[in-house]
This record gives sequence, C-alpha cells and structure tokens, in this order.
Amino acid sequence: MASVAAWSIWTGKQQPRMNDGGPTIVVARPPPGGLSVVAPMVATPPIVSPALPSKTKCTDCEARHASVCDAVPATELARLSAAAVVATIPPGQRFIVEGNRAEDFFTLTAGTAKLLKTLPDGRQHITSFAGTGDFLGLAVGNSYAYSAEAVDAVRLCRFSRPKLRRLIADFPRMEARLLEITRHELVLAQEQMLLLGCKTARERLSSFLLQRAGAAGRGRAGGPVHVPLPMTRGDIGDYLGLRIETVCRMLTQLRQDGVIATTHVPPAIAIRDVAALERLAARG
Amino acid sequence: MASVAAWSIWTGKQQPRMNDGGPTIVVARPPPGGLSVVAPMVATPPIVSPALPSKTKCTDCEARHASVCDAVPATELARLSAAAVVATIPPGQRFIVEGNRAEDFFTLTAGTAKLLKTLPDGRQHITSFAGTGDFLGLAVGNSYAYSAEAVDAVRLCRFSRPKLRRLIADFPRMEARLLEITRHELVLAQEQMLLLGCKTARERLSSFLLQRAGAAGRGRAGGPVHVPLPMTRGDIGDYLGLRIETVCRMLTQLRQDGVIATTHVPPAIAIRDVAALERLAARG
DNA sequence: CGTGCTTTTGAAAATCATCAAGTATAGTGG
DNA sequence: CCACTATACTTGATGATTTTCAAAAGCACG
Repeated sequence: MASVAAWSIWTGKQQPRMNDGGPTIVVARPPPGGLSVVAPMVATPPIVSPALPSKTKCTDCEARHASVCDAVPATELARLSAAAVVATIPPGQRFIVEGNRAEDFFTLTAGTAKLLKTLPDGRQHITSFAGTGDFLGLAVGNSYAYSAEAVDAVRLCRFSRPKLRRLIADFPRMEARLLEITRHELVLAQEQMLLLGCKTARERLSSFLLQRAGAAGRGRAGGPVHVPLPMTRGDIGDYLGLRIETVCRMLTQLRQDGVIATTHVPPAIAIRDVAALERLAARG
Repeated sequence: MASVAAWSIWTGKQQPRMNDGGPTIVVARPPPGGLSVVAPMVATPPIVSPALPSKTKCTDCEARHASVCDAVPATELARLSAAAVVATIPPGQRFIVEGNRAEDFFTLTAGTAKLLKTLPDGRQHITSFAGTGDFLGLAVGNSYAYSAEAVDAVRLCRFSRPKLRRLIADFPRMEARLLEITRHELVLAQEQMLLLGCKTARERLSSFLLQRAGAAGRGRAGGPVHVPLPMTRGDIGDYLGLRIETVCRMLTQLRQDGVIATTHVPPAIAIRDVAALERLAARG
C-alpha cells in the first residue's frame, strides 16, 4: 500500500553538513492556485505550515503503520515527532521542484499529491499519485528527481536531510523499510511502463480505475465500488500518456456501457461492474 | 552505470528454508533459438553452464566494480566466489520467468539481457536492457516480477537466495549498495515513463540511441560515437512502445538526415551528429 | 448572473499500427 | 560453391486510434 519515491539520503557529500539551519522557505500564504504549467525551475518551493500546529503527535498519526515511520518503535515516537515538521499544502501548490537541491524529505499523512517530471518544452508526465503513508523526495545526486504538487489539501511531515539521516542511524529498521518500499515502488513503475508501452486508451483507463479502487481500500464485496478521483481529467491523462479529451471520451464510453457511474461532488466514480472493468483492463 | 532490478530477498517467509538444494534445472543444450513469443509460464527456466568453468575468480572479474560485488572487500572475494555459480546463457534463452518462484539472483558479467513483462494476450514490454554489472531478480513476494532473456551471449553469476542473504548479513555494505542501485533504477524507470508517456516516435528513438551511447561508455570527443546494438529492431520497439516498422522508419529517417550511420556486422550504429540527435531527442 | 475553470462533445488531422511484400544476411546441406 | 531456408530488416500502402482544433455545456465563485 505504502509506496515510496525515496531518496538518496546518502548520495552526494558523504560528510553531512550538520549546522544546516536550512534555506527552506516558509510562506504563510502562497499565491492562490495559479501555477504556470511550465515549471518555473528557478522558484524555490514555498512550504506552507499554517492551521495545523506542529505539535501533532506521531502516536496519533493514522498514517504511521502505512509509512516508513512504522519502523520506529512505539516507545520512541517522541524522537520521531521532534524531527518532523507538520505542514499543510493547499491544492495546486508545488512543494517539490525537480532539479532543486533536495534538502527535505516528506511523508504524506493526508490528501493526494501528484509526482511529475517535466520536459524542457513543458510537456509533463505524472509518474504517480502519492497518498497517505507515501514517502517523497527521491533525488538524483543532490537534486530532486521529480516535482510534487498537491492535488487536494495535503498534510505532510517534513524531515530535513540531516534529521532523517540521524533517524535512520538510530533506527536501522528504517533503512530496511525504505529498501522494501523502494523495491515495491520499482515494481509499480515497471507495471506502469507495461501500461504505457502496450495498452490501448480504454485499457489504460480501466486499469487506472481498478488501481485507484485498490488504493482506496479493500473493495467491499457486493455493491458498486466507490472510488474517489481528486485529480483532474488532465492529471489522469498526464498519468496515462493520453490527452484530456481521450480520457473524457473513454470515461463517457465506460459510463454508457454501464460499467461505471460518475459523480461531480465529491469527485469520484462508482464501479458498477468490476468484472467487466477487469476484462476491459486486460483485453481492451 | 550499474543498474539494478533487484529483489525482495527478505520478502516472503522470514524463515529462510535452508536445506534448499533447489529445483534449478541445468541443461547442457537448450532448444536452439526458437522461443514462442507468448511466454510459457509453466516452463522452468533452464540454466546453462557450459564452456566456462565455475572456478572463474571474482578477483579477475572486470564487472566487479560496476556491480553490487563492489561492496565486498577485496580480501573477502574468496567468500564471494564460493557463493557464486558462473553460467553462460546462449542468445535467446530465457533464464528468468516472470511469476516463477524467485530462487536465484544474478549478476551479469558480460553480454546484454532484456528484462520484460508480458500481458496475458502475449503483448510484451521490455522494461530495460541489462548489461555488465547489473543485478537481476527483482521479485514481488516470492515470484520474479519480470522475465529475463539473453540478447547476445550472456555470462552471469548466480546466487541462491539463501547464499545471497548470507552474504548480505556478512557484508552490510552490500545492502546499502543494493539500496543505492535500486534508487538509481527507480530514477531510470521514471525517465522511461516520461519517454513512454510524452515523446514522439522520433524522440524515443533518438533518446534511446543517446542512452545506449552513454551505456556503451563515455563518448570520446571528436569523431562519430560508436554504439553497439545487439538487440533486434523488435526488441527496440518493445522497449520504446513502438512497432518494429516504426523503429525501422525512424532509423531510416535518421540515416537519411545524416545523423547516424548503421552497420550490420557488428550490429551497431554510429552517431555522426551528437548535437542533432540531442536536439531530436528533446524537441522532436 | 457573469466570469473562469473543468469537463464534454464534435470534426478534422496526424501519427503510428497494421497488412503486405520485397530485400538482405547467415546458416544448412546438397 | 551454390541453391534453399530461416530470420531479420526495410519499404510501401492503407487504416485506425489518438491527437488536435474548436466550441459548447456544466459548476463554482464572487
């Protein structure tokens, strides 16, 4: 369930720069919504940490067992809380910028974020949607390997690189957990490559909906499966290698075939015929 | 340089089944070439270990520093040699079958292998081409996550799961190295997703050739860059999400534009205008 | 009740896939 | 040494899926 997109904590300077107070910028109120599509590579990602007080306790965190934090013994959670800074990111805000220095790592505790890579001319591809428990901050060398942007309201814990390194040194199980999670992430990436390389538009959409259904929790037997879809059609397209219009058309088709039903508020779809969708996901 | 596609040594039964003599089948001579396209999921992968004697020493291995074996101190290489079984795989032979029990892990010491995932209806996607130093055997649970097939003559070292686990226990740096390599693999996978999701056929081909040029060693300054291409056009298509005919046409186009030249023997291309190819890889 | 954004639908265009055929290369056996 | 076969590669013609361009419809917000 918990996927990672983790991090190169050890890469780069072997000698950790300790007194690293950090250039992380904390902004009270970000420019509302408007983010240019073409990533402003120069912008330092503003981190918002309003509303929720930082003193939220790890002991109460419902994301704990789904995340890397699970590797910290319950008796030591105070250590973890001390190292983490809780923040809330408003929808649309980019909190990791590909190519920027990787100073921080994040664990999502609520909401959904999209992880994306951008081509020089502005085309972009969403490599995954991160949810509760996911660990973010994969870096190549000292730079983030991808950008991350809040889809809906996101709550997360921020760990500075030195503090995370320290935690891992103190709790070696964290390293094993990161490796495990990374392996899983790699398997998912390979499956996504299979989808992008082989599948038709309808197969992609069907696979995506089933994947979301799985991520949304164990599908209860019987009735229609309810699947939240906080991301836009454009996001879905960027994730599946399709244009927004194609996503729309395929959803319309599935709706007309009675396989799914859609709701605007909350943004979601209901899978009315799981078997049919599975058939479509595999054989078009 | 060394990529991994590594593997869930710890996943599954925590209790390692020690006296696991192993069902690994060793065949002196495999059926020549002919492998059905649709993977026979039932077949146990035959491992061929002819010609080269198993007593090849790790001390002499030119792949050592590019691989996970680099984590074993030079003074302890005898331990490593004792754990490894050297084998040679003839072109076309599948030595890892997706879905089969993951009993062994492999380090390539020579040649090129293709790692692929197959859809129930036979469509397949090559997730990567593995070369010297690469570590193979990524598993989900106890089953291999992908198949692997020799492209040209492949030499590799085979480690049984228990023996590798033991090595890692004895040389903890191996675990760190595996993590590092896996991170790198994940970054590459994300870049491939970007390619598959966004790029046009010509951009894909150009990117691929540049990638191969990089894998083939640091391009020397000046003259045309020589890039070995041991895989078939069909393989390239399966890797790039294109059909074989499209691969051909794009290569022809690049040739006619004077950007590359091709040779049949040895199978390779020469990049005559690196800058032009880079332009094509980014902006079509 | 406009304004702005996302979603949806339609029609035309384009890229890439499919179908088909022909060429080249290597290996085999007469 | 040369047919003969098998495989890989190449090219052409056609077609289909998906993209692009365009516009309208549905909602949210002030």
